[in-house]
Amino acid sequence: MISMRDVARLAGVSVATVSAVINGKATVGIASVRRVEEAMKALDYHPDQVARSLRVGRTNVIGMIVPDISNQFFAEIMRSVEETSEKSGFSVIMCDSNEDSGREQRHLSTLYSRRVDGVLLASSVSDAAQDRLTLRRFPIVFVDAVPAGIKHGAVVVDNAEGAYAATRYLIELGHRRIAIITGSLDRSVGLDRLEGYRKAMQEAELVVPDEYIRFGDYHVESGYKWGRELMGLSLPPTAIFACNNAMTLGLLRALADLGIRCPAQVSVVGFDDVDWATSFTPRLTCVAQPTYEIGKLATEMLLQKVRAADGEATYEHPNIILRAELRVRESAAAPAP
Amino acid sequence: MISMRDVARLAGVSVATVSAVINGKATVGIASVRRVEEAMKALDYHPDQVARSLRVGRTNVIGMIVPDISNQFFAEIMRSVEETSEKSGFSVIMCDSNEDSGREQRHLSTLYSRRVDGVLLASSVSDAAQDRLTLRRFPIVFVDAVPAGIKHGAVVVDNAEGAYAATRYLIELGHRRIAIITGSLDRSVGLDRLEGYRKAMQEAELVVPDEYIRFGDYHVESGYKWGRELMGLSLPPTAIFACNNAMTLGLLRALADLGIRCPAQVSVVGFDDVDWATSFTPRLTCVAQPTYEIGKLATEMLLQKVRAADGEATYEHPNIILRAELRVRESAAAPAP
DNA sequence: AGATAAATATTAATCGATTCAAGTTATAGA
DNA sequence: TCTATAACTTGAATCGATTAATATTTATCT
Repeated sequence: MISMRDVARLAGVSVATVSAVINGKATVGIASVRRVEEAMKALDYHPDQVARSLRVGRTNVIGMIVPDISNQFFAEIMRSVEETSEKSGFSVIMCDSNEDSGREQRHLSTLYSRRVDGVLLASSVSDAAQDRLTLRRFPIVFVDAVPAGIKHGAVVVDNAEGAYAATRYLIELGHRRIAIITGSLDRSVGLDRLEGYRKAMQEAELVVPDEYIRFGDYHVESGYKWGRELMGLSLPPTAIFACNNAMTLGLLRALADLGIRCPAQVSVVGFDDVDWATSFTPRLTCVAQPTYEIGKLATEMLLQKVRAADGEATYEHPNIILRAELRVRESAAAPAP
Repeated sequence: MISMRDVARLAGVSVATVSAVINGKATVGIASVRRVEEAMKALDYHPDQVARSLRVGRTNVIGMIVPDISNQFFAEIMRSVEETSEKSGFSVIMCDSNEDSGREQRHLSTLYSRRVDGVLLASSVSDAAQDRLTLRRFPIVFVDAVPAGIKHGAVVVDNAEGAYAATRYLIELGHRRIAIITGSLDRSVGLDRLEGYRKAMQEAELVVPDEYIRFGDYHVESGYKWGRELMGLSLPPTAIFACNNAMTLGLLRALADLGIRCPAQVSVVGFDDVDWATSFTPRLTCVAQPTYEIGKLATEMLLQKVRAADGEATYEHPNIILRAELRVRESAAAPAP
């Protein structure tokens, strides 16, 4: 392994000089700079970031924990996080919590041992994220889901507003019997979406029978199961709002299996836009979250926190709340008369 | 920052003893072990992996470079890689090359500076991956795409066989005019799939007009564009084979836009299975790659290489070639008479 | 020329672990 | 009781960088 020592020897200077050259310190003479640079090239020297990290107490690595890497919503956020980080010279360690608080906890622990400079925590399952101990370890920015009571350091979407817009849209189309397949209600995301739906229904003075509210878990299967059950009711809904991409998929599969046509027989609005949404027949009407922005802003907020942590000034950035946008396509239409 | 020193002081032993306890060395007295463990707990001590890495010359981190994190195929592989790595105590730094050889090169370079123990390289764009210099830096396992001539250290799918099976299936259904939308031909993946198609066509003694072979680039748009063009031919194909998930999506979108029904008017077979495949109408017939296995086996191969690199024994694992499986569903049917 | 300031360069300590050689204490056997 | 051996412990070097303090050379001014 080529080290600074080797470069210094070849260039005929001290390691301190080599270090100064690498870090662009202005105090090095032009001649030395050139000789060091030549030596580095000749030896194909690449500074050891591990050693550097140990010394300066910063790794330039952040961690990101998501509940499911293979869900397109999170994959898109990750992409944007990676891109933004890379621009600032940060690498990112990706962790999949599989929605398991034990795994999440373990990941947080190893990330800490690895001395990452910060963590992006998407859809935190555990309250452990609010654990004072964990919070003291490193800067954390919450993404997608905010633990209750957190007013700073989170980037989220206005889920209530998005769900409200979707439901409102269905109501305006003339629907009265509108069902919802919710996400897990142990986190803000699921709760807020349900709330938005409720608000829209209430405003329109539509009563919601209990059986129109189905408690899903963000997985395809629950969308499928509740989709079948909803359509099997004696008085089935004329429209269904599914609270994430996977459950929408399940719901559509259920409709296909049942031979129920959409939107002719039942309207569907999903949450999350996805690549297949416009290839589907009918093209899917949905509430789109700005994944690119979420990832970018969350990363920028985190890096800002990281820099602040260095300078002792612990500025707490207030939550960023982005708008979710209703994308009207063809899976929702006026109900059959 | 709590360090070993602090633990040692509190436990009333030397740092060497603390280190021995942490690493489970048998030479430590039972009494010391207990006192050290108590001290660690009391101080909430977490060993600094950065320091450890510097000393032992291993980071227990691997890098993974994929062309597009948000493509479900790669996302699923990543999921499996992350899971397998975590089980062995490795973390993974995710990099998106965006199919840009410059970015890939830069990622390889920073991964090297970070002294990762190995790299999983999916769909390498550059030949730089074969660069002797790069190969000497760290163990590399190629995933999905093998650079020409590489006989060791790769985990791939038998793309030719998969494409052959798909084409053969269409032929057996009675199709004669079968078109293909290929992937980029600068890598083995695209080439092999085209080859499999050609072989099946040849065996069936079907001549393939030039305009039935469309050169795509794995993106939705090219699937869409070539889909439209193919169906606009004076003698359009009765079946189309699309060489990855994104292009299949584009193709299906094109068909929907053109009002062409599938499989009644044209049959479609895609490469890669995806979550939406069974929610579509018609459910998509496709060639499925075992993403979970790919990720798992590639990671295991890499970790084996890493361990070997430690012990100087540089055992080269021969390429693993997995089978792609044709999943017959409903998007392909016998051609209209 | 001599003094002072400015520009460069170097030495050595440090970050937090691991590890080897060497030291200390306990145990067993004669 | 004394010695040989086993069982524990520890001091100090080391990994490869950064950096403050210090030293050296060069330039500037009177």
